[in-house]
Amino acid sequence: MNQVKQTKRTTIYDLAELAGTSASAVSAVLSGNWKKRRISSQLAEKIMRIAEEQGYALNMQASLLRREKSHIIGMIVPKYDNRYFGSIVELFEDMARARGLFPIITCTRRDPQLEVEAARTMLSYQVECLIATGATDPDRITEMCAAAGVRSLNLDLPGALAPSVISDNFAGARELTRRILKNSEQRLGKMEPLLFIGGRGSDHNTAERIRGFREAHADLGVAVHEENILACGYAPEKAEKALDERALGGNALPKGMFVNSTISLEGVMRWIRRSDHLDDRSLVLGCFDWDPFVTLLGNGIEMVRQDVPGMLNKVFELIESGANKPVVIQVPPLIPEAQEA
Amino acid sequence: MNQVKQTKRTTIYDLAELAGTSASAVSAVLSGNWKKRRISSQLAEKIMRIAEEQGYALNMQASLLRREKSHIIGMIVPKYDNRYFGSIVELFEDMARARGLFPIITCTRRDPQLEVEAARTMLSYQVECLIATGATDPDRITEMCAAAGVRSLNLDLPGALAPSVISDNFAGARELTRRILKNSEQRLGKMEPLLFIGGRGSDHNTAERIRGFREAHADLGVAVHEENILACGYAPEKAEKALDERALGGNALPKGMFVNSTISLEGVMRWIRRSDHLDDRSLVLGCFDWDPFVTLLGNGIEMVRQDVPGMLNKVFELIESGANKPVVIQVPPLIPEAQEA
DNA sequence: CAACCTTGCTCAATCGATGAAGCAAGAATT
DNA sequence: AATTCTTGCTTCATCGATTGAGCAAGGTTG
Repeated sequence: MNQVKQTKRTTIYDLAELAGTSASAVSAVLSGNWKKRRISSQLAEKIMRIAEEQGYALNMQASLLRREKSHIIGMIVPKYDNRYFGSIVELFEDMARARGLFPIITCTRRDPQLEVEAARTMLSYQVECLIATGATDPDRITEMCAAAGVRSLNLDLPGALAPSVISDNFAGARELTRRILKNSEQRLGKMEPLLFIGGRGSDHNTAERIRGFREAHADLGVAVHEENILACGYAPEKAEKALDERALGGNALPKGMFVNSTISLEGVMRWIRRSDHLDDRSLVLGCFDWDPFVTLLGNGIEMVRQDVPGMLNKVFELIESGANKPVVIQVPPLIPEAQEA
Repeated sequence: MNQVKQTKRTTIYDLAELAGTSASAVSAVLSGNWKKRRISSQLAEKIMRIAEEQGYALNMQASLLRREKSHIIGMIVPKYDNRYFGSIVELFEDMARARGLFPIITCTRRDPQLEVEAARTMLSYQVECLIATGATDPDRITEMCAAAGVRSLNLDLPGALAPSVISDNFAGARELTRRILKNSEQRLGKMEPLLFIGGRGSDHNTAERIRGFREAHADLGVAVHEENILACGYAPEKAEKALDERALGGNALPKGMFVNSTISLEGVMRWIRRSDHLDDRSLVLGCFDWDPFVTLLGNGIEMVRQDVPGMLNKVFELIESGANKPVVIQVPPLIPEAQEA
């Protein structure tokens, strides 16, 4: 009926007794350096067989306590609700494992308090390196890590105290804006200033994208008014609300929009649907981030796809080089050809 | 005396020396049970002040080695590339933390080998409980956990050896199919058998959904031919390829499709675009899974949204109740009203 | 045949935190 | 005055794996 409750887990001492040898020999065999420890292959095989039979699993806590390196690498990430962060996390895990590291990831929901707690917890787990992805206060995290003698890196959003790998937001936004303006000219016959919507005015990426947005307008000789910049936050509801408010403002909404993330695009699309513009071919959109279904939305929405493999390659290069200086490495994003539906 | 050596991390022994007391007192104070250990509040305050000054961080490995409970809860998850798994992971982390547990999540890419390795690693980290989400071989994982005396649960896909929390795939698929057939009747004037595409014929969810798919056809008196069931796998390319092959088969493709995941829907939509059916209003689609942009795709695609909070509530109920019997708990999915574009 | 390797192992200290047991000094009770 | 109780600490074993040091047995060399 009832399962026999296994009170204690198998340890190397149990295996040693079963094999009629010492814990030391078992450890040497199971950690793979039995040749260096001059254990005979007979004994090694016997130990490995018994370990297998007993379903032995290493106690990492004990192992890590003794060793000097934990081989644990931590990452904090704001959300899992879009393709950008999803692919960062998936590829990060993969690349970490390929390098013999154990990745620990935690989601901090863009909450500064949670970020700090998560960082503290990761330090307790003896991470060797902590990647702060899209952190609201990356420098705080770098300071905490530094105090514990742990390396840290920033990804997606830069910090002033540790190396940062980010997209080239300025160039990406400039090109995206240029494309939206061109599309707008093609569809409406003339170029009109676009609306910038989404993101936080206080974050570096949004600021740089706004700079690129302005620059592209200037390049093409189009003036942008200040009220066309709505850095209203990332959540879909915020974009929706910002558009509502802007629409109430009196003067007509621009026909073209630069949307600062797929998450904000969700809100924008909801607003568009509500206001019966969904099939309005004169609406010209672009989005700084990529999602497979957006391609299929049929409005010929331009997208910028951030180069996640490129960014993570840089991250691991930095880790392996041991660099600690607060450089900012900008990785050019990819801008696929938008396909007209 | 003061911190100059950044090579070693501060331990309770360092703090003890600085405070002129014992490591034991430091441990008692910092672990919060100094009242039970009868430490004076004067000494407690002093120790806490010094710990703060030194930026002390607990060594979790040492702490966990000594304690009997790790408070670590593990989850393996197949992918991060869709909203369903994304929200599972995000909410799981949240609920785990709310219960004082430390969540560790790892992505196994639907790879049985990786699943086993991930499970072994999690056991090494002394997880108290392991949630196998959408595992290809859940029973293998349950066996590994049982051998280590660790609890395990299945989520999304059921196993025979541990409690499982899954969607009511049969009922969800039946209702989804019914809706697609009704839409099909409305748009085409008649009901024709649908195409089922995506998923693995070998997995329980796909099998149950196919059963619901057939049942709904039977309910409405529509016959489905075997060749209308294409359980071609989850990847977008597989769905795309399966449609290509099916289209080459000679007889015309059905106008209505039941797509078994958003990931498969990506492939289906790509195929539709390629074959110039994108604006074909006679195409009637439904998808077992939810994505915000799919709502906006404009084909009036019906969706089933799996009840992630409901499922995770059940998961934590099971954990807290200590149940170990291999029951299967089916959580009804939500079927929002599809909005016609 | 003594000195010296080599092989194949074991012993014991160690990592840092924890907590049961114990101890010294003062307070309270008999 | 002798005993017991209380307070506020310290001591030490422990968790499981790792690893430098060491040891015994057999082989090789001078």
